[in-house]
Amino acid sequence: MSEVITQSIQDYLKHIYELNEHGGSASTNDLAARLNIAPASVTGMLQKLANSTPPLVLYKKHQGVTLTKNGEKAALEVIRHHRLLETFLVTTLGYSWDEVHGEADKLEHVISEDFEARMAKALGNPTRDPHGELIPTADLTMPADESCPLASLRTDETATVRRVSDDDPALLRHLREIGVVPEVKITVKNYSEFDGNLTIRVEGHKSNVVLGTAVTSQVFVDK
Amino acid sequence: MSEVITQSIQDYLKHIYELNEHGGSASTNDLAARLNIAPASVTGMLQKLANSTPPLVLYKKHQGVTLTKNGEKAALEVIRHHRLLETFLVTTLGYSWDEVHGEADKLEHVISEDFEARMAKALGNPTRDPHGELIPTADLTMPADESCPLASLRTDETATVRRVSDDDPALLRHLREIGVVPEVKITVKNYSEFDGNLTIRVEGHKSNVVLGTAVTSQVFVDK
DNA sequence: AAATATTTTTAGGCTAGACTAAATTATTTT
DNA sequence: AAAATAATTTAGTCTAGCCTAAAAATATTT
Repeated sequence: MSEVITQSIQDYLKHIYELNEHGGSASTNDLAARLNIAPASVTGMLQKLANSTPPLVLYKKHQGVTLTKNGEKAALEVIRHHRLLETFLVTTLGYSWDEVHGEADKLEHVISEDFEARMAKALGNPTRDPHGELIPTADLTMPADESCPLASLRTDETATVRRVSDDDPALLRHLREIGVVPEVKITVKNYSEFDGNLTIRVEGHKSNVVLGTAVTSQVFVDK
Repeated sequence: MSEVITQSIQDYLKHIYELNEHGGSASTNDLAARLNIAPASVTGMLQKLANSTPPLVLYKKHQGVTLTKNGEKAALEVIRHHRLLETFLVTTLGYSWDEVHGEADKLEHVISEDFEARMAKALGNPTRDPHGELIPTADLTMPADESCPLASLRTDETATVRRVSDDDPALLRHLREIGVVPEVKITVKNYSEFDGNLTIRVEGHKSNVVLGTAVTSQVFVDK
């Protein structure tokens, strides 16, 4: 009864999951943009996913899409693969954190459950990937994430960097250079009302850096 | 001008290469059997590959198929991926030699050239995979193979095991158990005219083993 | 050499997953 | 609230890669 979850379906589910994390339901257009697929094609796939047995998404015309429990499990499986792979590539093959994303995007659909288990074991069952993003557990639940955007901090607040968005390799290289990486402590020295810029002191670095919201909205911290 | 080499085309080329190694040109039927695809579908694909620019195969109706230089390069690329992956899985993730084949079959189509290069480096540029099969070089040439089937040896001949066929996991487990693995020395104690059985002494093992041609034709040695 | 069997090819079809163009629905502005 | 704009869906196509059934070519047996 249960239909095959193809690579392309896995991609849809993964991106729906990520869009659902932020706002409520994912819009056809946002999904299309992320997947690099025409909106009309996305509509077609969403109809298919909603009508499959069991349904993988909840979809009402013109009202966006969310995952069902089944869809969420499938999404978390892919995300677990992805984040374990990123960790594995960094520790085993010497990739740097800005190079792993594309490779993991391809491998995540292909590795077996055995491969997944062996990686997890070899890495000591890590809970976060190299960007600090939480890795879903083996039983496919996503640990709670307490962190908030660096952009939400104000003058004199201190926090620990937890994770950074891995979308943009150039941003990742920049963050590495200025030392803004997971588990590092930072202090906000100044907040600018006008442009939202934050002046930051990074633990172990002598000079402060000024970061715009394009950066501070992509870095997440625990106070 | 040059068309995309899909996963499925890679599989065709890889199997054509392997069939070409033995007899001359590969037959539609043999290819179909290896690929688990209907013969009619194979014909269609061969026509496509022969008419692509550049052509990847030489194909004349009813006369089987061989690879062009371009086709051979593409095949060797896939085979290099496969064999490096098998080696990598064994040394890095503790797979045993009978478990790696399926996983490598999926990954071989997906890894980047960067991934290939990193594996090769991490493994010290190996020349053979865990089954002793030769790994094509980085510039895509296949090293010469001097080995001959164990089945061709006769009483009192001594040889070194070079490689074993990796098609059958059960056979691999059996060979490992009796110690018939690459680089081990063996001596033929007896040859039976009637059934082709060979009685073998394996270096470091006290008792002899008797092997039928189903086994000895899959093991390759250097005299 | 004819008859039979095997292999291969042709012809026509199907599905997944994409596309474009046009139609519809929702949202925003005036 | 009408008009304009934006987002979404429908309708109709396309391609890759497979399938089956039937026809044709080749190989083998008698």
